[in-house]
Amino acid sequence: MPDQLSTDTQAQADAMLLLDNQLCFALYSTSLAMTRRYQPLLEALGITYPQYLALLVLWERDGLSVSALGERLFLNSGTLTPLLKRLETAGLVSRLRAVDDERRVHITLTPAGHALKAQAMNIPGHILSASHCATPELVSLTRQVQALRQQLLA
Amino acid sequence: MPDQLSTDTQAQADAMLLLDNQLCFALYSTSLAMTRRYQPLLEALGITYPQYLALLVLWERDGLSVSALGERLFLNSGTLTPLLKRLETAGLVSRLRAVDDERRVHITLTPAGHALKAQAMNIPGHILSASHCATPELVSLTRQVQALRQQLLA
DNA sequence: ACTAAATAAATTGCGCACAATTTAGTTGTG
DNA sequence: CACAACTAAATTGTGCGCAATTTATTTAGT
Repeated sequence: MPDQLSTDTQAQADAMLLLDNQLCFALYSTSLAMTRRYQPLLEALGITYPQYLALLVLWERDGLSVSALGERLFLNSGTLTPLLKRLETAGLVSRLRAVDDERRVHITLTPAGHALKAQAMNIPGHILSASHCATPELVSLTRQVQALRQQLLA
Repeated sequence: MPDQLSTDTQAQADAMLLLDNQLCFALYSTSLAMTRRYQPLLEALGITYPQYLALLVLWERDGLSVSALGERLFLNSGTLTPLLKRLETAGLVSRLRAVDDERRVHITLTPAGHALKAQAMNIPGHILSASHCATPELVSLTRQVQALRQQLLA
């Protein structure tokens, strides 16, 4: 019954194109919704969401090169160079060429950059409550999404 | 033992700021990784990822207004207007003011826009195989992420 | 030492996202 | 009818994200 078979395959392919069946759109729209939730909290600190991510990395480990920062954030210099210049203009980081290898630029937190961590401490709590979700479920979801990321980047 | 307590609270707050514990970053980086996977497939069709999302909606239901499209995609006119103008320039949609309410602009697929659906049919399969993940798990993950989105938008 | 290959950032150009504002059109109230 | 309140798109300005290219520096091979 090749007619029935081809109708089924067609219906299946059609179902896969439905917006609300697509994981990619769920991720895309939820990530944007998340950024919108962060925006007013971060505006109080004078930074944007991608700038916040860069600071999270630097608060863990200071003095990284642009490319090392890019490996942590999965972003390239085309995104990071202007972002880091804006953080520099804001007085939160300094950008210095390495003396041993002048191709490298190391990003170091200024005292103001370090101090901002204290103000950022209460942000995760705000987002946690906005998610209306228990911590174990959030941890599980985080791990699942991270695993998918590894597959997509492979 | 207030000293010990404050140390614990501090350690917990510190742990929440670790990049790899943050669901927001998992979503952000995975969404970008997903878009990068789509990019070469969509380039063959001459469209970008957000344009693809708009077309997914129109392939389901043609002739929507800009705001109706925005409600489906969770995007506003500042994003959609220029995107739709580019799809119009590409010959995939037409933008027409409604006769009964001239504030509204309705987006209609051209024959080329309709025809592109056939070419897009095999894209979900490519992404599915790149995710190295079984369909039931992807469906479950999609539902979890969609539920989170609803909480964040509430 | 010389130079080709490799590496690290920066730059360029384009397309999103979105807040805030503007323009145009519609509706409700007296 | 007047006209204020409302609504829908479009516009403006800023900041990503990234492919592709450029500039500067280092390393490796001869």
